[in-house]
Amino acid sequence: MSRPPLARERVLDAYEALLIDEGERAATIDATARAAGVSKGGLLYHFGSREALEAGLVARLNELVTADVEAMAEATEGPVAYFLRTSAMDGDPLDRAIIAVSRVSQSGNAAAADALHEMREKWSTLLRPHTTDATALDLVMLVSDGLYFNNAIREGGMARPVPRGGAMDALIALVERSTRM
Amino acid sequence: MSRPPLARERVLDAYEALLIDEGERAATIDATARAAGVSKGGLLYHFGSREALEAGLVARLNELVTADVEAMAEATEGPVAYFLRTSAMDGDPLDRAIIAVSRVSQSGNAAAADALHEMREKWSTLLRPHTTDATALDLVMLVSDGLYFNNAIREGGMARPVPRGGAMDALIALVERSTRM
DNA sequence: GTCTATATACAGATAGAC
DNA sequence: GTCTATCTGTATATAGAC
Repeated sequence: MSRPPLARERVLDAYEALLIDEGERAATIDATARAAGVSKGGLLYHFGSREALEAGLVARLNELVTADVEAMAEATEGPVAYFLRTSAMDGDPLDRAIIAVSRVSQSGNAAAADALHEMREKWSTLLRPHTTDATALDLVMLVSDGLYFNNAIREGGMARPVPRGGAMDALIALVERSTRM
Repeated sequence: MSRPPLARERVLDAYEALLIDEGERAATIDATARAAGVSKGGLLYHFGSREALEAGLVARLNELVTADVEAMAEATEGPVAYFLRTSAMDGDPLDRAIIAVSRVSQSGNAAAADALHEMREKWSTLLRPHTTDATALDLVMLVSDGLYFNNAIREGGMARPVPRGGAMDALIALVERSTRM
C-alpha cells in the first residue's frame, strides 16, 4: 500500500496496454520499456524478469478485484445489475487488468489462471444469494464472460457486438427477470 | 476440396494444439514442426511463413463454420438449443479452430479477427428469427461467447466452471424460456 | 517432399558505468 | 534508479542436398 514508485506503475501500464492492443507476442520486455519511456535495463531494475512483470500484473488485478467485490456488495441497483454493467466497461482499470491477465494466462502462467479463477469464485459467492438457483447463476456468469470475451477479441476500428446504453439496460432487465430472487 | 496432403493437415493440427494448450508465444514454427513430426524445412515447404500457417488455420475455421451453420439450420431441437449445446463441446474440431483462431487474432492478424466476426454474423442471422427481440438475441450470443471464453481460459487439470450434462440442459431451458419466439 | 545447414534478427537477461 | 554494452539463446526464413 505504501505507494509504489511512479516508473514501476508506468511500466505496468505499458505492459498491460501492449498485451491488450497487440497480444502476448508483441508485449516483449523491449517493447514494454520503449512504450513506458525507459530503457530495458531501467525496466529490469523494477521487474527482474518477464515473469516478475507478469506477477506484477496479477498483483494489480487482485487489488482491483478486492475493491470491485466491495463495490458490488454495496451497489444500489443490486449486485447482479452492477456485475453485468461493469462487465463491459471499456477502458476501466479492472476490465483492462482482466483482459491483460487472461492473455498472460494463455501462455501457461498458473498464477494468472488461478487469479482469474479466484476472481470468478468471489463473484459467484457474492451473486449466488441473489439468483434463484444454480442455473440462473450460470446464466449471469456466462453473460458476463461473454461480455469480457467480446471486449477481448475486438478489432481496432471495428464496431463491437457488445450491447451499449439502452441495449445494455434491456439485457440487464431480461437477465434479472430470468434469474433474480 | 481435392483432399490436401496428409502432412499439411498434421502440421495444422499440431499448430492448433499448441495455440490452444500453450498459447501463441509457444506456438513457434520450430515447436509446431517438432509436434507434427517434421523438420522446420519440411513444414516451411507446406506453409512458407508463419503468416501462411495462420492463414491455413483461418481457412480451416471458415470451412467448419459453413458446415456448422448448415447443421444448425437443420437441427431437430432447434437452432438456439443446438447453438448453445455445441458452444461448449470440448475437443470438437470447430471449437478448437475457434479458440486457436481467437488466439491468432490477438496478435493483430486482421484476417483472423474478420473470420471470427463473420462467423458471429452468420450465427446471429440464423438465430434472429428464433428469438423474440434484439435483447434476447444478445443474451443467446453472449451466453455462447461465455461458454467459449471459459473453454479458452481453462487450466490444465482444473475443473471447468462450464455447465455440463444436466446443468447444460437446464441452462438451455432457461435461455429458451427467456428468449424463444 | 523432406531434410540439414546457415543467415539474420530479436528476445531475455547480466554487468557495470553514471 | 536509470543507462549502455554485451552475452546467450531462440525465432523466422533461405539455400541447397537428397
